[in-house]
Amino acid sequence: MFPYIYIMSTGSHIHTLSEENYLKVIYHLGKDAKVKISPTAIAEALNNNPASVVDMLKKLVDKKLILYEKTKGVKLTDKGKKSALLIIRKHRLWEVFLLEKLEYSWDEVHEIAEQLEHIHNPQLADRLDKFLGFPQYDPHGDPIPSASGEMADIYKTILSEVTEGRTCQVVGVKDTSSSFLQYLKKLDIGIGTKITLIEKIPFDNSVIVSVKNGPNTTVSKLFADSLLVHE
Amino acid sequence: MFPYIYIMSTGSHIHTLSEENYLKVIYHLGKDAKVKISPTAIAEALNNNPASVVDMLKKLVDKKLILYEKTKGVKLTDKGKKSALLIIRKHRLWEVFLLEKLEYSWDEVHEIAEQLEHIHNPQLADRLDKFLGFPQYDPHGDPIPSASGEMADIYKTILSEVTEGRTCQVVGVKDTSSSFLQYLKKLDIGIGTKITLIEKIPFDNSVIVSVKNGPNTTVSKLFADSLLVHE
DNA sequence: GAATATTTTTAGTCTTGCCTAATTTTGTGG
DNA sequence: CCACAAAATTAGGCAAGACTAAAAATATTC
Repeated sequence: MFPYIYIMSTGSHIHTLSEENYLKVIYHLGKDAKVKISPTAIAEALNNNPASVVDMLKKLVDKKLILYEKTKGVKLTDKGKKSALLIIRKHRLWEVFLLEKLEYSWDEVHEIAEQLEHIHNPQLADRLDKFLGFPQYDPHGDPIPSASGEMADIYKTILSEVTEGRTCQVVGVKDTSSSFLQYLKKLDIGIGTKITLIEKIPFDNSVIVSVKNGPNTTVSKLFADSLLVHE
Repeated sequence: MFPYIYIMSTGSHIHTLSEENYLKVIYHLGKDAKVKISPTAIAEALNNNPASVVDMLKKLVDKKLILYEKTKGVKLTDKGKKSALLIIRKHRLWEVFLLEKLEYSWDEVHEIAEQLEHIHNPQLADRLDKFLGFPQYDPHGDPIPSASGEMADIYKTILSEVTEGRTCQVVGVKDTSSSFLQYLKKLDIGIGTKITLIEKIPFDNSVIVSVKNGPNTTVSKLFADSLLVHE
């Protein structure tokens, strides 16, 4: 753990807001598949124009944040990847902060975190991380990259996919409607809650579960499809 | 207190980062004195060019955030003042957050708060305020504007100016050297700490005080000059 | 109140990051 | 491999917000 301050500092050069958004999008496009990352794909993700993207790709190549070959598409350099992961780290940590400390709801945090992720300070992410108790996942169940830029390759699934008899941990929700969130509150389910899948009922695909090793409860398929967990 | 949500919403139109910085600077220049706020003064405060300022003043006039007459200088409209105060409110609340929750030191918080003050979300300031326990002052001893845009007109002074026999409350520091901050820690003095001024020694202007009604301690004039308090 | 100094304003540029339209390159199907 | 479709690129522009240099307006001083 101790070398991370040095590692962070190499990756903490300041980029413009726009550059940061490109890096983030390129990172996300890159892990999704081994599909070529093209200017068009980036333009779609950023809701802008391929011509604008080509402009920016040149800048990012100059700054050695990406590699770009027409035939192979875009690829982050180590430097670019580090920057992208730091932004994602900050985004997810701020989401946890907004949810847990400021009592925002799961569907409100993303938009604010989109702004907060661009705050620059060498120690900010690590201090926030510590303050929040080193959370592993954000409210959407996505893993938070470590200070050194490692990200758990979590096998995230939905409750209805869990094997009978196994215990899983809630990492997020797919549905952020207030009716769902209220139901969760009623069942005393939050992030990190341990749920054991007792039995699946073939008739209507409802699921019998035990929350926090408590008494058995039956929930609907819709419910079990909306809860993100990992085993 | 209850009407503040309505009041806030009228003032929460989104301005550009640059506009927000102009509003803030104009506000600060305006309360300092009844001196005319000129393009030159604003340019100095923003470290930019009077010509640039004139450009921006036109925009701010168009948006009804300021009034501007060559002879009388710049003045914030009610709308502009409300926006400025919300920015200052956010700035000071974030400073408290950074100091108290993320354990930044008193001299580090300003720069980060300069970025955080521009995060836009209708409920953010109020939620942060609540989370922090409705602090009255930021770490520099400046009052935090209320949700409705009221700002206490605090009579801030230094410890050495306090009358003998009176009790005051620490609101900030003038010196942020680590030696001073460490000394404060040793004396168990932080923001909000109550200090009673027992006696002033004419010989060297040192001061006998009681911290939190504890035993008397003597501190130097330098120390008493560096501690911001209000009575 | 004229002369001078200062301040304000105008005019014209620059950079960033976006746009549209046109062109070139690449890829695909027959 | 030719024709056509799709994607990438170039060229030329625009808006925001800064700049410099020069002109106009205002203040100050004798």
